[in-house]
Amino acid sequence: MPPRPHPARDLREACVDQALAIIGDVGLEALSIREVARRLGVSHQAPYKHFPSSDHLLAEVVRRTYRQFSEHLEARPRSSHPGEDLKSMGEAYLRFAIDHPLHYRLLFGTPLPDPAAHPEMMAEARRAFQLLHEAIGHLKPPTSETDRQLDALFVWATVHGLATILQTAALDQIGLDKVVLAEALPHALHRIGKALAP
Amino acid sequence: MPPRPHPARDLREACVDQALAIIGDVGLEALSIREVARRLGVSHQAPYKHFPSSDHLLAEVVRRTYRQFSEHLEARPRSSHPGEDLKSMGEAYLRFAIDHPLHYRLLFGTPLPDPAAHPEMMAEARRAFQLLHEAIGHLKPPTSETDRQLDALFVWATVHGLATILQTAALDQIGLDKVVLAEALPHALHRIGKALAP
DNA sequence: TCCTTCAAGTAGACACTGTCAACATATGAA
DNA sequence: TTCATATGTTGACAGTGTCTACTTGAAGGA
Repeated sequence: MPPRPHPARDLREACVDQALAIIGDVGLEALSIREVARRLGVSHQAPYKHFPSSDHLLAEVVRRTYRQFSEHLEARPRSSHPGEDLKSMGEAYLRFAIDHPLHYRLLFGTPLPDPAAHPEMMAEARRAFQLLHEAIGHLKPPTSETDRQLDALFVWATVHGLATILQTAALDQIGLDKVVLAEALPHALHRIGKALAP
Repeated sequence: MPPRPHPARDLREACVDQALAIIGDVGLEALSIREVARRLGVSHQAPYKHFPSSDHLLAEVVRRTYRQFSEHLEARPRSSHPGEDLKSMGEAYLRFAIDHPLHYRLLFGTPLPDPAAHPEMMAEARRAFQLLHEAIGHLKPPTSETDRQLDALFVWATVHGLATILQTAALDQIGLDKVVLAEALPHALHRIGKALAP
């Protein structure tokens, strides 16, 4: 009788897993509560017993994706040299964006559910930014907290902007050399290094 | 008899105008062909005589928005000093993002129609990038075309990333000081200046 | 002048979506 | 045992994009 110790929890988990699978396979556009239910062989209303609305399902999916993202950044090759460590992080950031384009777009390229209504989702986002913040903290000589935040924002913006731009299919049409695309991140990291130098 | 010299053209234009109005008012989520038709007092199929699919309507809206964006950039205060001019452009870029958040998100924050299927849309996007490219060209001492493209990409990524991040409602929750938010662009532009210095 | 042709708009249908309401069932506590 | 609550099912409704079939009106050639 107890193959399902927590059947309810199970369905909730299964919904999130299926949603992630759909997004990874086909993209966010194809995600719908009914499709999730269909794949799980339950009625189209069953997921509503665990998520008040489709936004709540999406928020949970986003939360987990942020967590995966943070874990990916934390698993980067570490370096005791702060400058090298920051580069390593930039590379890990962009690698995630390239290896999981659909998941990355989920985080940064689509309208998210209202953040105020889903604080748990934002807690995970904050954690990712915290990682960058720390790496910057090691890099710079002791300075004001404001300055550190400003530099963290600067670095984040550059890497994130690059990831977004490189992912826009638009890019093929914009007429950039292949060399440029390949060199974009190293070059940007080099520029960042120069910008942050004492 | 001729109050409508080109009635067909009129409906097409009216559709695009209404779509832009809807996006500016309520946001992209509320945009639908049927809603456009409803506002115009025509049948739900009338727009299909001018746009093969809803993606084609969206692509046309995006194209116009790119054009507005380019025109906004071109109308920036010019400076004969290349460094100042680039800063002016960065400010104009961010100002557009702040003043027209919904339109900016349309360009850079939502899944666009397939670019390959809508080349006219991408032509306008290319034009916007071209403006930045030129500004960078004036800034740097004559160097390789590849280097110039790399730097253009670097600057674009930083400003675009900043615009995207600052717009994410997420930001309130991430715990940045207000001072940081206000100073983010000037600081980033300052860092860019340092990064690009000879 | 008449006839044809075609562009523009209308009307109805279909499958899909999110979500509400009503019902069924099972599990666990009193 | 009984009863409440959680979980799941079924059916409905309005909204969406898009297909097909129909009407209408204007232009152009015979």
